[in-house]
Amino acid sequence: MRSDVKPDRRSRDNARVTITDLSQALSLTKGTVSRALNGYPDISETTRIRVIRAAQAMGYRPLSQAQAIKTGRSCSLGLVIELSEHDAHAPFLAEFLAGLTQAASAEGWTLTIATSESEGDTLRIMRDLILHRKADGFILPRVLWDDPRIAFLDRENAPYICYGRSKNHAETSYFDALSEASMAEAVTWLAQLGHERIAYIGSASHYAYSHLRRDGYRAGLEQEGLVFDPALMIEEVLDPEEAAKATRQVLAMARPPTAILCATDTLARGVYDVAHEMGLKIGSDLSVIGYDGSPEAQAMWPRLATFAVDNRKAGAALGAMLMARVRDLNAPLQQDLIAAEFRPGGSTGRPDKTPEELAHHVIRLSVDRSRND
Amino acid sequence: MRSDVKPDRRSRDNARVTITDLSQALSLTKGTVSRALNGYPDISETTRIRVIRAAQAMGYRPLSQAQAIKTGRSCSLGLVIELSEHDAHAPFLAEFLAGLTQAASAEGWTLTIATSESEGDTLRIMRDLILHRKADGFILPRVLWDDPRIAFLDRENAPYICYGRSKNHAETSYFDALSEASMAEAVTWLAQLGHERIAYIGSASHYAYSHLRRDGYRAGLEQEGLVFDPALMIEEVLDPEEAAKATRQVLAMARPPTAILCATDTLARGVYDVAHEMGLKIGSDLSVIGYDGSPEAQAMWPRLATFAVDNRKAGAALGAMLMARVRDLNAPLQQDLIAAEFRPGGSTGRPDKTPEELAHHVIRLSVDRSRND
DNA sequence: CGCATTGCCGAAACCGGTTTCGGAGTTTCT
DNA sequence: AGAAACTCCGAAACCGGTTTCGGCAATGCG
Repeated sequence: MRSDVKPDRRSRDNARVTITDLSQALSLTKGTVSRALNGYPDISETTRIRVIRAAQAMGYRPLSQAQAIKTGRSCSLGLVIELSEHDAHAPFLAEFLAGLTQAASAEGWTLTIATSESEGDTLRIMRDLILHRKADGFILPRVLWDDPRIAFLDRENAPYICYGRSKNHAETSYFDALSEASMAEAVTWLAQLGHERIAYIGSASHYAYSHLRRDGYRAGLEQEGLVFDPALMIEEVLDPEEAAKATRQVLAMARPPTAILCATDTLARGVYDVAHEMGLKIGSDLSVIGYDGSPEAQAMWPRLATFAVDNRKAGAALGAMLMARVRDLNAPLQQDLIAAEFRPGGSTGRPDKTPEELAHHVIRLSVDRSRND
Repeated sequence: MRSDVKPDRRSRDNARVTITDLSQALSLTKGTVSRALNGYPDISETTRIRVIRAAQAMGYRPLSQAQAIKTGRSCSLGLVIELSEHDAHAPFLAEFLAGLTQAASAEGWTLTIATSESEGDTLRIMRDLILHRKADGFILPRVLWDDPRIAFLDRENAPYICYGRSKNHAETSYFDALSEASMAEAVTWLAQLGHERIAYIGSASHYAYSHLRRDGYRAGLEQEGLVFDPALMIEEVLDPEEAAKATRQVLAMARPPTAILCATDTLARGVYDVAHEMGLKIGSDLSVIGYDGSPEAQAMWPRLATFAVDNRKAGAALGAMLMARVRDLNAPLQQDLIAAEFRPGGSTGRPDKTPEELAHHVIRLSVDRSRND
């Protein structure tokens, strides 16, 4: 009876093939096998091929943890999500993660995720992740115009890739959507429908994209030969409530805008709220365009016209860029841009009133409502 | 000139304190230090305290990668997201991750995330993550009624916690929202407003929660003394489009429902679409209630009444449960339930028509519209 | 008081890899 | 032909931990 050879152990331990298994099968030392696989020059080409063949045949893949303690690299990408603005992350997070993990796992890497409560927290966490080799580098989502993470990681000499273009984007590796072009495109779309007064509701200026989108709006106006009215541009708008306030403000003008362009879909919600509250019909009385292509846009009625960013592709690109950067921190910077796709919706249409008529309409509706109270 | 002692290295290497540093400072061997910290019984209490004190003072924290190669544990939680249904994940993902990572990092653990394209893919990936010690156990989101992941992980003898109650939930550790209670609560809410015919649009029955919510709907009817009409219950509805179809179907009845209860907010979108298309006013002609508390619900007009699940809390609980389970796979099962919070919205109100009147109204509206064409 | 326990720690092997060093065998050059 | 230079691989140290084993000193017991 020799059947009691720990059959329980076998099922799990036998599964992984280690470098020692491989070296024994090849009658080489594990040092040689390691060098062969890692491209050291002091291994003959014939041996190298023999080793690689056997490694594939036996299904050998080094344990990244074991590698990490000597090399310092754990083959994992870091992503720290700042919760204070999680709302801003929610819509695109799933697709984004999909892209990232797809790129990572294609090369046997993994994604390590952490969340933080504040800016300082984020830096602490990133340092900790690097120190404990839970991450070799970082993807920086929602890049700020003047982002402390960039300065920090530069100082720490850690690899990173920005999702977005910061103030100094020329000196960083980044991936970004051409949102300025989208904003200009939106203006063109509205102008061709016949809109002449187009308002812009922009988000907090510490976000890098705010600058770009605002500039895109202005570029679009110029391109279409429309005059820029500073009163129609409201920035530093953080959430739907503030967007609603901004909407009321521009609709109270003597010559209100017949269309409102929003830096994000979330802000557009505020515009819708005011329209519903006032009784304005979106798509005829007032046209609206957002940006992000979020699920929210799908839930609004009429459908919000918006620009859909392929966040999965963005994640995949960022992951690949970061891995390259981890492998060689001195490689030339990588910078890539992608265009967002316009997704029309019922929220835009020909203006059925001039600005002056719209102003009267707004007043009449407000009188009606106060009479009902 | 002794200044060339690699000052660059120091800045990074000095940062981590290893067990060797600690043992030298204490004049002990690293073996002793390790046993002291890991609670071996052959260490005197005085030494143990001395070691723990010094470890804290020097800020020592073991490198989990180094531990992993010997112990097989990497102190990381695994989460595999199935992309084929990423839509279902998107809304609550950010909050959920927040809770998970918060629980994890509180104990120095991390979260490893992967995505998969299919069911078989998921199993492969989980095996791989365990084999390569990227994850010590798994959180299973969106548990299915008969979930292959459970059978698989049982077979692999790997720790896991379910988010949701499967068919055999009595034999698993789980965390879940009491969505059946919420559905009953929704029926009560509607019944007290005066609704007597309440339809139910349910999701795919392979999801564990579908069964619970449907049962909750029926329990609610019974509790309120309302008759159950099978024609008012439509299940296996996957997306807003199908929900729209279901809505048209029930509204075409001779005695249509004056309220529709949806298993998810996303399905409620389909109801809204049909209402808008037909010209029905939500909140008076037709009341709607959803479930999930997603951002979509906030974007609808009037606001969708829904049940908000605290996904952050869920994530935190699941993380803690999984860590406990990894530490001791033989510990008793942990099972916990949480109540979702009802979030009223303008989508419900007293029915201003009887079912018969509503049927006539629907017909009249449809005639009007066809006349306009 | 002597002997068997017990408590407590050091020494060393080990985990699965990487990297340095040195030397045996071949080739090249004079 | 002999020295120098290469090629290529084995041996062994190393990374930062964990775990087994063995032994010394202090204790318990008769």
